[in-house]
Amino acid sequence: MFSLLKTFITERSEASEATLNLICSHFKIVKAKRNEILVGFDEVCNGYYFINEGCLRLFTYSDDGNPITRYFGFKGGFCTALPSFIQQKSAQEYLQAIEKSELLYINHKHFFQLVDSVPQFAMIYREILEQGFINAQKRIYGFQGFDALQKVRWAIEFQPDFLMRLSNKMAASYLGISPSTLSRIKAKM
Amino acid sequence: MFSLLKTFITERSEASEATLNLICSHFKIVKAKRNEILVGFDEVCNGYYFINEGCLRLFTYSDDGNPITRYFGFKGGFCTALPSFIQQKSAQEYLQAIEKSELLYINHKHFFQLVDSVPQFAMIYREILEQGFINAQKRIYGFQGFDALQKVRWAIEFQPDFLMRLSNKMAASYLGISPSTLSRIKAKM
DNA sequence: CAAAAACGTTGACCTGGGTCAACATTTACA
DNA sequence: TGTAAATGTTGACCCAGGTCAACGTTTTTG
Repeated sequence: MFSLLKTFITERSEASEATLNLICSHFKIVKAKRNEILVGFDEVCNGYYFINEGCLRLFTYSDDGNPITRYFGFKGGFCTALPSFIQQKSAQEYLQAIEKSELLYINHKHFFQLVDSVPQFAMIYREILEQGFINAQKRIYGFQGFDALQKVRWAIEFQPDFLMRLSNKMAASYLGISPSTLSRIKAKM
Repeated sequence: MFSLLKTFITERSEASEATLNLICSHFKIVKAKRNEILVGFDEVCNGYYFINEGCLRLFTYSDDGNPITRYFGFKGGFCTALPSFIQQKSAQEYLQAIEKSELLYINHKHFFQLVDSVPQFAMIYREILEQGFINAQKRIYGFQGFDALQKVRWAIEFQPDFLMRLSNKMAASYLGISPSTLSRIKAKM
């Protein structure tokens, strides 16, 4: 039940088995159906999810009604509506399971108790933030500077799974191009 | 010399005067000329800058040679090529003073010594990362979903200074539109 | 397992905003 | 403070990629 989570932690910090168990004791299993919304647009996100199985995404809609995806979370990683979770304000985005998923959930209070009391967990949180920031900056540079073809090449190079694993529609909403354009580009490769 | 920095810290944590002085003792004054490059594209960024006076920007060039700005740092804030600073890899971007500036500089080693030994400073770093992450996510959503006019409106609403304070060219490279388009939009407002 | 709904593919068409160029204006620093 | 360099403005033109629609294919679920 906690083996993937323990792997995640030990890859990023030096935690004893006792510390691992202390951390894991605050998580509980949550099952989600395909397409289930875990956090709605006007809700406050109250927990952090670790993905044992399945796939989550964070998305919203632009003014003209097109979905915009900012993140996909895959098996073995953490995923939440982090701005809402940090600020405890309404999310202004959706957290959704896009497949039948098995998740480990920790609520806001326990999460920050762990951050404040377990140095290894503070380090995990720091690394999540650092990596999240670094990825976001890359995306900002990439998406201003790339045309549609370059975006697809970038996806193939740095996110090998996700063009294979996800629908064209999902991938397009992440890349900031239309599904038609993605389809046309794939046909030419 | 350290008054702005002390304000920044006390607004974000509970630090005694002694702690403030300990933190400040690791910073030294650096002067930068207008347009001076502080970190080059292939350099590793070795320090963090606090802006006492002036203005910094982080930018790179797209394949077709257009500048792309990902961040402006103004008086009273921190600014560095953070991905490079964290990973100690080449920056793949430029950190530049766009005005004659007075900066406070702390090197990588001292910075992380403070993070590891002064809880108030660890909290400052955590808040910088959290806020950086939140801003980046907003930008990702905004820049996928907005047309040129919406981007300008967004800038006026959330970054009131920066359309006034900076050249059109700079602002346009941040908004991901051409200077011509920005000029045309401003003319119609 | 069949009907319906969702998704993918492709052609025709259109437009937001980019590029280029010429000129006006502002800014920088010798 | 004068002049060269940088920036801003505006018109003309163009094209990457969006939209829409029609149709084929795959997926979902009663």
